[in-house]
Amino acid sequence: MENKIELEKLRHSTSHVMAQAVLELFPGTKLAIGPAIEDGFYYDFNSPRTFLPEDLEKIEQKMKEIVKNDHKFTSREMSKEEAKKFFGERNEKYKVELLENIPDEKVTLYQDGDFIDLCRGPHIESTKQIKHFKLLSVAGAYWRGDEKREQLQRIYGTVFPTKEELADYLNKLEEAKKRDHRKLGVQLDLFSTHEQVGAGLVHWHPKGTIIRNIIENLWKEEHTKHGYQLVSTPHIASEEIYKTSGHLEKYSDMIYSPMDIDGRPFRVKPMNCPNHIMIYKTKLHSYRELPVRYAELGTVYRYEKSGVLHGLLRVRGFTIDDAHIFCKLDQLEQEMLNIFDFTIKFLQTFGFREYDIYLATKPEKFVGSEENWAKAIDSLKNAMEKTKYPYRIDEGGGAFYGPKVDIKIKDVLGRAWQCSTIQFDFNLAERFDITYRDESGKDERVFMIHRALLGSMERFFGVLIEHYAGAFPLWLSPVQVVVINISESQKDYAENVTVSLKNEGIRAESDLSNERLNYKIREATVNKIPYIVIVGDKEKQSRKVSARHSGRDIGQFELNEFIEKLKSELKQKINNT
RNA sequence: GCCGAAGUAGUUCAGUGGUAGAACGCUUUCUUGGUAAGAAAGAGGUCGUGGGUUCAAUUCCCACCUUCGGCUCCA
Repeated sequence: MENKIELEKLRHSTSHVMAQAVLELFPGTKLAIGPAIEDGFYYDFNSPRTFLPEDLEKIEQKMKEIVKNDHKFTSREMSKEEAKKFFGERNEKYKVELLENIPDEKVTLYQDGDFIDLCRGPHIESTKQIKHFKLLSVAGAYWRGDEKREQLQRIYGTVFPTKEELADYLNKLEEAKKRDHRKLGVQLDLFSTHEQVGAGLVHWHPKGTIIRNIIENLWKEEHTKHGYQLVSTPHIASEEIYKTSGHLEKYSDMIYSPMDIDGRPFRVKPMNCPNHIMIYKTKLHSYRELPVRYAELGTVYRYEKSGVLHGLLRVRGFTIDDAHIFCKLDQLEQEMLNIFDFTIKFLQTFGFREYDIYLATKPEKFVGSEENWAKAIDSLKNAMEKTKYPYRIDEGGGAFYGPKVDIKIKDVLGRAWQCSTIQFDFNLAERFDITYRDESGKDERVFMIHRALLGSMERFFGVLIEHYAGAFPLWLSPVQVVVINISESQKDYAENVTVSLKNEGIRAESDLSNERLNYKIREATVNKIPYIVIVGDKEKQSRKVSARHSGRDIGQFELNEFIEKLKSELKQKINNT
């Protein structure tokens, strides 16, 4: 813990030194704020200079000088009014605005060398302690995080107590870059987007589609086992339905413009819930039937601002692994528990074993009764307590229509990704007047849950690519085995082996190209194919195969023996589900 | 949407006010090679799109599209 505080002091002090360097290099620059953040620090500036990537090096050089000069960090207290005058004279309008929002009468200023900044501190003793730092990027950022206010220039950087830690961190960034799903998507021929089609609209290539289909098939199977009924609904709907749901009013920015069909406005669907509700409402439901669970891999289209689009993680057309559960209030807790277990089990299939779980409670603006909110939150909490998984409360972070539990999955690099979400909904049940008939023959309001295990196929695929760095486990690999002949005389045998593997349901390909063995092994390796089968004259004569796995020669096998090996590995994976 | 950067061959990139180049990939030929790149030849580009300046624009200017780093947003 002590270390953490020290680290934060170091980061924060480095941000001061950076600001100091920027002021020296680019006079006229105004200071905004410069906090320590996870993994480093930033400082926001309003500068006549538009910072270029090349400037970062200059700033780093200047920082090194300041560090060398061994300036002590000293603090002094002054009254708020004094401080306002001080910064006012220096034309530091952001500092003055900050001061106006500080309730205390006294404030502290920190100084190192000629540089003085409004700052709560604490700081390290001297700039000399800043040894291992690096400036990373320039970006725009709104003053006070408000998009209506002016945009500042933000410089991000990082700093560590030791050279090794800095090197480790920079390596981690490099590693993350190598795993970038956008890069691997091209390299491994998994997906693409096209300027001619439009931003955020994903094309899944054959190899990506193989993976998607494996996930979808498993998803459907598991949902059937877990008491869900699969449904399928249209991609466009009369605007009417989104008026009823309230989405048109609340989220009009997100929903694409109407198209005219027979003089009626239609919309491309932005969510699946209204359609599932339509199916629910086609008949009367007895309390005995509940919970009713409809699941659909439902493709939706939403207008996302151009600047937020990001590979597969933020797109405009995507398939939600959606389900809606219609139940009674007293079933909420059990349903929640079921969904949570199901989600975790499903995520574990893909090797995600660490989670950040958030339970989001009632926001300021909400629909539904206080009473129902309280009961629903109780059910969520009770269920979460029973799961024994640690979770955090996100106070006021719920949707306006209900509380929710979000599960962020952590990949091998420890990065968290929002995928799964379980949301209660007090809004739609009311608006669509969905009911069930209770024991006494009375119609009662249904409680509705939205949930997605993976979030969307697109986002989950993106996370999955980065998680595995494109080296998918055997059961997900688009190509599981590549069969390589050493020279032309084993072409026939290699083809036979490939066909035998294919007949056993193994995704095998042969590489019979006129290249050397080394070349073909390299090719298969960079394409991250799990098993490489090599057949030369020796294998052809003995009717065996040689195999490679994870970059190593794993010896010779009878063909049947090799097939059994693959099958048992696949079986094991699926049993882990 | 906002601030900034960028868009040249299938991919990764170099380059230029006088209509372009490398590497890998692809095709063909030679090579028949035993565990991460054998050799040669060839094909391949409306230099993101539209407009402007100019004798001449891929290069300069403007707009738009797309991508990237962030911000804001994310039912």
